[in-house]
Amino acid sequence: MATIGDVAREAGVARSTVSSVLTGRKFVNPETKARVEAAIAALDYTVNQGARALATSRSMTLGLVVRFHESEFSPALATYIVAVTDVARANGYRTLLLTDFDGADAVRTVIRTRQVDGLVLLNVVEDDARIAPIVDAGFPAVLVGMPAEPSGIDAVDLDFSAGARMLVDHLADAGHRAATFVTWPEEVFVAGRTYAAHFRDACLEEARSRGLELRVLHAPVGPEAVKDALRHLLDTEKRPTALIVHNDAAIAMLPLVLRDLGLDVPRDCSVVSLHSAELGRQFGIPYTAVESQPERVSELAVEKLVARLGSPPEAASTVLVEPPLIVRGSVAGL
Amino acid sequence: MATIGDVAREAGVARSTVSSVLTGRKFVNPETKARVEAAIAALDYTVNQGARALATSRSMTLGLVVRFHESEFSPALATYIVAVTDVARANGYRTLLLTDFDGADAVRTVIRTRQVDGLVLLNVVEDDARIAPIVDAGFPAVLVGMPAEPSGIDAVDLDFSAGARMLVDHLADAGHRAATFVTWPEEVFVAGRTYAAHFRDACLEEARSRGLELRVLHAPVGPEAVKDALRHLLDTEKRPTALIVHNDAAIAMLPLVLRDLGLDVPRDCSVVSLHSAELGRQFGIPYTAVESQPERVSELAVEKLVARLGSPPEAASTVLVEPPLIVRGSVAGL
DNA sequence: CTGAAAGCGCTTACAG
DNA sequence: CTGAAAGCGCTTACAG
Repeated sequence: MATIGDVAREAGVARSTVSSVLTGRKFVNPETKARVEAAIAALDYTVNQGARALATSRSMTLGLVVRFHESEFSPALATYIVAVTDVARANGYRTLLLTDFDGADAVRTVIRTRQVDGLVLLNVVEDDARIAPIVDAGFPAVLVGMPAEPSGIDAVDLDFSAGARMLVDHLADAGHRAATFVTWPEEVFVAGRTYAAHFRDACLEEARSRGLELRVLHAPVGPEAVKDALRHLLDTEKRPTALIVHNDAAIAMLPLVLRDLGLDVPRDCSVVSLHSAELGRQFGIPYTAVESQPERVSELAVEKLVARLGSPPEAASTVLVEPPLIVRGSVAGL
Repeated sequence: MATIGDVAREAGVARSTVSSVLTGRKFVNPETKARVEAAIAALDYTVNQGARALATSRSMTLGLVVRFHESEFSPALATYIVAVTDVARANGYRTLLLTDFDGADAVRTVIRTRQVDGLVLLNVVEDDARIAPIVDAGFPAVLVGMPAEPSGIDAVDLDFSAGARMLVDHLADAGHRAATFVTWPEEVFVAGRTYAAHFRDACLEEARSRGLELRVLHAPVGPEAVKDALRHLLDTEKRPTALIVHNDAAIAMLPLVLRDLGLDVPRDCSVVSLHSAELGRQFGIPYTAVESQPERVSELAVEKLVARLGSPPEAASTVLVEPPLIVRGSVAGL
């Protein structure tokens, strides 16, 4: 492995001169610069990032803190992980992966050992234990997802409230006066998943203001139970005329249950949903939907963090990404 | 941030003595050691990993190279990523995530900049472009998955051939003489996914030797198409008496198609499959199956790599993890 | 515009 | 058993 000293010798200049062309921070005589670059190419030299990090006290590395709970494992996780890493690299940062084996301690340790310049927290929940050590240390970080209350840390999330309003409005505009809202199991709310609560609250409020009578159904856990619940909901004379679905398992199962029952959308029942494009593709979900934006959310989060790393402290803010409504004709006019 | 010098001063010893207690490589007088440890605690000192890396020329970091193709995005990816990271940490290694934005170049760069001590390649395919730069550099690495031919690099994979044989034997032992083998779309084979080929080849061979007549069905791409293909396969008088399924989409859809058609397992048709436990749980798949072992495979891969990092060069080897057969009574005796 | 020197925070022979 | 010195590979004031 060639070092900066080897390059300097080869080019017949001082190491600091090589460093200057490497960092681009100083003007170097074009001729000298060319010699240095030739030497770099000849020796196949690449900078030792660790040494640079030590000298500059900037690691150019972001820590990605992943929460991983067996029970709520989402296929979307990989999408966020890859997106964050891609955007980080595009901004000149590497990504160190931190699985959240011991909650707050993992965060505290990585901050103290100065391995990363900033932290991206995935899958943030209402009362997230990882937040306190970050605030205590005043460490640069960004949350993907939202805690219950402003934490003093930048956050980026999908605008679940806006998504909920879009769906309610879409139904109301078509003349619907009632619908059933299929949401997550109770335990998801208890676990502090704010996306669930934000969507629900906005949904209920918009429904009230638009005069849409809403019935709430917390889907059970497990694919078979979800199917049975849907079947039970739909296989009756008092079948709802419209469904608002915010629950991945339920929306994945719904086409099959409807087919089972010989029901047609939108003739027998109108359906709207919020889910990821990925899920939609995987299951071929054919309904009008507000699509979550994992790549976009990841991108904004990393860019926000990177911007903060370079500039003077500034008040924290939250960015909400408005999701697009993809109309697929699954709502009947009444 | 306290440094080793601060600790030395606080404890009234030399920096090298502090280093000795830090690394544990040298015997230090218990009393001195206690003083040093008190100082460390008092100053809340933690070692600067980057500086240590520079001094030791060991980064204690593993690079995790993730391939990510939109078209074949698997939810299992996150499982491997998290498992690799967990096991790496248990072995004292951090994990740097490398999304494979530009194939071989990404690998080449990370090797040359010496940011990692070793590489874990996820999702290896038949003729993987990432392998050449590793072999060229003689860099420590381990493959998760198998290339077509021995590459001179350690590899760990599920034993798909053994899994195939188990399933065929399970049917044959129950007296079955014929079955339909539902496998991946042609393009998966074309894309060089060796798991598909290994399973298929072993399946065909074992079927031949056990006198099981096997019909091969390459499932189409896309959930609706898969459902239609299964329906077409099963909704006929010449319906197969048994199914061997190696295709995530197909096995996820199968219970619903069977229910649609009013068919009972195993009365009307026996079913066996190879899929991940994760998928099985998510979709409530109730059939006898050989379950892939992402955590186990990841664990062995990391341990193999770590072992290689510590010891003298040794010939590469491939470890195949034998998957367990979980009997769920979906095979009728004939 | 270029270079010599100091320093980033560690570890590791080597004396003592 | 402990410490002074050199070195890991860079960058950054500071002279010149």
